[in-house]
Amino acid sequence: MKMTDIAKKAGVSIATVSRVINNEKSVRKETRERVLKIIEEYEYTPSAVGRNLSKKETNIIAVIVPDISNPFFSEIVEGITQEADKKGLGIILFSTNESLEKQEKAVNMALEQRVQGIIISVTGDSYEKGSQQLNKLKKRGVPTVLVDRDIKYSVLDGVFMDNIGGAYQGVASLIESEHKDIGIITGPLTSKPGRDRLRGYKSALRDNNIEIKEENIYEGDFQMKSGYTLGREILAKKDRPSGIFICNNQMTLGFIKAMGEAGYTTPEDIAIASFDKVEILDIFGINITTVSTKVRTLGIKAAEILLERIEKKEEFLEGDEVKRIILSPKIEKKGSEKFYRG
Amino acid sequence: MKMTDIAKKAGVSIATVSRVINNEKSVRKETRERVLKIIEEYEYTPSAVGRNLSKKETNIIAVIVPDISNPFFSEIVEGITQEADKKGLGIILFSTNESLEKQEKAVNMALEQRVQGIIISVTGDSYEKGSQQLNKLKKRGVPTVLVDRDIKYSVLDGVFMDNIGGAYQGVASLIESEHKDIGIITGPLTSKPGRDRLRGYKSALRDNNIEIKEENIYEGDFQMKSGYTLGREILAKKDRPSGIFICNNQMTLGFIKAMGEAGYTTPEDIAIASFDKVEILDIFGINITTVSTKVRTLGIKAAEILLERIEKKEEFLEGDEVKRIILSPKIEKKGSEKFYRG
DNA sequence: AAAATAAATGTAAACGTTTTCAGATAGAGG
DNA sequence: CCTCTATCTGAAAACGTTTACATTTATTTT
Repeated sequence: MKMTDIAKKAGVSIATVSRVINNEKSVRKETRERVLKIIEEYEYTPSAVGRNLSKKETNIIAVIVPDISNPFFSEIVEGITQEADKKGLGIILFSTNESLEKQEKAVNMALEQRVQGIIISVTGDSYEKGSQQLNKLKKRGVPTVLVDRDIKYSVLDGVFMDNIGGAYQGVASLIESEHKDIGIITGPLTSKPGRDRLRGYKSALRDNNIEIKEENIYEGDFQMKSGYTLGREILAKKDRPSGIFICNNQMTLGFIKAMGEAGYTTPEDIAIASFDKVEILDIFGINITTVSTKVRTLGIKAAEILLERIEKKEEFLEGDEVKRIILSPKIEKKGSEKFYRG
Repeated sequence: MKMTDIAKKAGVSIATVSRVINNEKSVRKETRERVLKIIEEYEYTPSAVGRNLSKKETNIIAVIVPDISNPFFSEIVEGITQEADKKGLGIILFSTNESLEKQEKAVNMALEQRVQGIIISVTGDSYEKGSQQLNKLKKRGVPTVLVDRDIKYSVLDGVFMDNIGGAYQGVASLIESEHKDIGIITGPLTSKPGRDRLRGYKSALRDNNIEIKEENIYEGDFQMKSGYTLGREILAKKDRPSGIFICNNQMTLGFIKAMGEAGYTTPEDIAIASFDKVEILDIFGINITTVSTKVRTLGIKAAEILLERIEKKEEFLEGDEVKRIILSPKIEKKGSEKFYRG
């Protein structure tokens, strides 16, 4: 059932049917009703693909994330859908499984689909390797917004967390509690957030004239297990630091497990501050001081930027301004940063 | 840049360009290379919307879930993307926020987009109210697969968990451990899984000649808080049941919190079996006996069914067979079901 | 070297809409 | 009753592909 059929049955031209469907005022009440009745009767649904071709716009945006089953990203995606919904935009989703190859395919598919714009949280490898393809999108005139993960020499809009600042705040809270010997469990130092959080740690120490000791830096991988393993290692040392900053929630959980097994508690045996919320621990009355951003906001802001770019397409095409939003994590002190020993 | 332009530059007809793009053998090596060079040079990307219109197929499927930020659904979606990827199908995603209205819009949008098929986990209200629209999809010739949540009088394919059987197994494990007085914290009884899990509980008791006592049935809402609140209530009673079956992971966490606060442990003070895994508790050495399915499998199976339907479209249109897969949850005994008191 | 066959390419219609422009109809004013 | 607007409607081109069919070119066959 297509427009021509409806037109025939209603005894009008397809132009009129089109007008009825698009709610144009310029159609007489009676004809409109006649047409609507036929549409109803035959349960006709207009074809977006015909429309897209004709109007040269799809009202679809692409969302590309490394792993949709990771709550961090699904939360971002939810934020994006909320905003997209308001404007009646559809979302075509790609989950790249952290594979650069899949990501490149996804971008191509998005381009083929002639999406109005792209929101992408790039795979780990993309910082260098993926940046070229992505930066090209700007030249191509496809509005693109990066989320959470950046690329090298980016000319693209983006929404990020202030990893440096967040870590800084977390470490600073330990320092304020009189800690002088503070360790860190980092993320993988091959990743930007991993490096940046370490930078924040170092700055905080430096700004407070505390010596940065290499042996206080433990490289983890953002997985729970590494938090556990490193936790055991650290806790076993007699000269362990009095406080530790752990760079994400999963590793903090691992650390807590190691602590529990060793019969230690925080902050009595070791003070902790962590990146990301770890609310689940609340179940056991363990309250960890954390620095975190509302993840959904990342998605919402990214969508806002993208939608504005889409609306003001001309400006986007001509302008060379880059919009970058850095969300500042907020610290929530829960007492785990306090100094107890000494 | 469109095909005509490429054709002109390469000095061939658009038919030839099309053939090159679609890798048809019937084109001379030299012309192919010439065309490819131009494509390369101008970074031409063919338009899927043109192609879709011409071929009358979009290679896109719609995935509709109540809340993509819920890990349960994002895990399902990941399963679907994995399978869709294999066949080169794209996914257009809708997150309906449990709103029937949004869901209906989503279905309509999907139809307008002329998706090849739909995978949907319906909103809570859909069991009755949404079933009509959804069942119509079959008549419309749009392959549709339900996931996890069913609708009334469904004529659609679907993949579900055996909620009754799962609950039965969980309760049975308590019975095997000699419990005679077993409580249950249910989900909302307005939802099918909520009701079904309660049914499983009742069957298990009945089959073992244990009286079903109304006061042992506590209605929760699948949220952590209700597990906590009901937990406090239950634990405060002196004549509380010796074992309890809790109908999902969130409520179990809440229950554990209540337990912890009251200074109780499991299974010493009360035995527990739970629907869904609650691995996180492992951090504290708490191991809960659970019944669960691999959630991703729900998505994978749903995608498999859908893809087969799409491949064998004629059979689908003519046949009246309905494919329904019921995944049996497996029990993992961890000791929390043991009988200690008495 | 011509005829027959195979391979490569081109022409044009079709897919389902939107939209410009022109034409028709209706109501208003004289 | 005629003319003039204002309102409604229709014809046809355009959007970017695919594909059946026709045509051209290359390769065999004799």
